[in-house]
Amino acid sequence: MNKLNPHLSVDCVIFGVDNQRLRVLLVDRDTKGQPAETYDHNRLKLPGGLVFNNELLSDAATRVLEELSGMKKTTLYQFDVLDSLNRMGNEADRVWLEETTGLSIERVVSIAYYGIVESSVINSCNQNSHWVEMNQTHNLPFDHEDIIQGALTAIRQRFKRDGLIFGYLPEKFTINQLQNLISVFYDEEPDSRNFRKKIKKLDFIVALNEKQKNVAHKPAQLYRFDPDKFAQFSNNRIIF
Amino acid sequence: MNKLNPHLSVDCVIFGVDNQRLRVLLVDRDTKGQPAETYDHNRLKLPGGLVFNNELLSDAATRVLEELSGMKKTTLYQFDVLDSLNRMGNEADRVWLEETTGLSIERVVSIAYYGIVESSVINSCNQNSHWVEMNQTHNLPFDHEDIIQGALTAIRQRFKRDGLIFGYLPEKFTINQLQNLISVFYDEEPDSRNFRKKIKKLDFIVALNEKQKNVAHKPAQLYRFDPDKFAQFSNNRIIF
DNA sequence: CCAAAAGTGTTCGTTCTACACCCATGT
DNA sequence: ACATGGGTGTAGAACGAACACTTTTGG
Repeated sequence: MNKLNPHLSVDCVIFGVDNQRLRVLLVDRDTKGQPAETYDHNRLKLPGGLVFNNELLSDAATRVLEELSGMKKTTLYQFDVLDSLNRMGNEADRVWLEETTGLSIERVVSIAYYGIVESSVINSCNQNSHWVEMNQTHNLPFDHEDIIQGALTAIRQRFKRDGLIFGYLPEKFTINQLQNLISVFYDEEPDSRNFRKKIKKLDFIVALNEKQKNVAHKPAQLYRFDPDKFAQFSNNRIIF
Repeated sequence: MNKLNPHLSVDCVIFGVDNQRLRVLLVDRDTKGQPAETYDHNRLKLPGGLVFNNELLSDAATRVLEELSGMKKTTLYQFDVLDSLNRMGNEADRVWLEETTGLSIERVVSIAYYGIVESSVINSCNQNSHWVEMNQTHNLPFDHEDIIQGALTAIRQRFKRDGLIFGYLPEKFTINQLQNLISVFYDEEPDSRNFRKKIKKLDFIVALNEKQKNVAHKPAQLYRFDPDKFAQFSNNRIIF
């Protein structure tokens, strides 16, 4: 029972923002100790792998992500099922999978997850992890480039609506941090006066008795996200 | 290669509206010729089954749906992945699956699809098909009751937004038919004056040079849905 | 002439958009 | 004193909600 199922895999698309750019986590295909400098993109892939027969898919995604990147406890959201018959269209990809798993691979259906991480996490991953700027993810194996595009589409539909956006921000954030994050994911640049008015009406964004410190400009008010109040909020509205 | 995969299945939740009630298609578990009068709900299940190794999941869903209900060419939308470890928690369900497939069943991950059909389709299904009113679907095998609830949630999120609602209406429809359909799926009763005003502003709902005939009241203007204009419509807005 | 559904307008409050300047801090 | 980002108000347009009666047809 506790065997890898050669028909089921998971893939994870992890987004992070660094230097105002949207980035995606890729991992090295071979984890056998080349120095990081020799990595090239042909060796990079999405973190993913086969599922154990007695394992939930979401658990498999979390496990595989940690095994490959060192990232722990990441919240993941299922967004797609990849079942094309020529996912293994590139023979080299199939052979690689057979060699690394020791299994005979015919068809693999993959369940795709996305997640978002805070910028602090980006720097605490292991050396196999590479944060590649969105649209710079070329030459990936299998259908990984399609999966990334699908994840971005899915996230654009759910990021605001599901409150997922607050998972990326630090506990205490400024209104501008929130607004910048939206800009990165949606290529929008909302008017800051109108944006602030909207935010003030949302009772799940709570002002703290605290301001920024040591900044070379007027220090900004800090806020926190209240998930309970958010849950009560009349749902399925597009918020920002 | 062309074998049933004992780990992968599809399930279909097909909605139809009949007599102003929202109904779900269930099929008889054993298709071996009992007269319809002796059917009871313990024998009913969602149309679904295992997937061939060389078959796309959506093709499998369409095939299985036709095999079990006689319904053809139904457009289906993937909305969930069922991977709980105790989906076969009821031993009788597992045994039934093993007997009908002749395969040894350990774990089955099921991909769930929904679809909506016009009322005309409801009456053209074969005798295994039963249109059961929503919330009257008791004692279903596996996790089929959960799947139905999930489908309703998914459809409420996508029905309006994705224009899917027009797939249910006849080619030429009246504004009241549209409004009734919304009522059935959402338990809403929008004000007809306001509703009409909204509709008139939507250029993807096109008035025809045609009215109802042979109705015992003022005949209503007929409209059609223009998918191309809908696609251009500024997206991800909640419309009605 | 009756039953049944179709169709129509106005008012009021809310929300959205566009737009420009002063404020608090560190260097 | 200056550079940097933080923070504010108002007017006009668009939108949403509430509300009741007349019209056209078939029977």
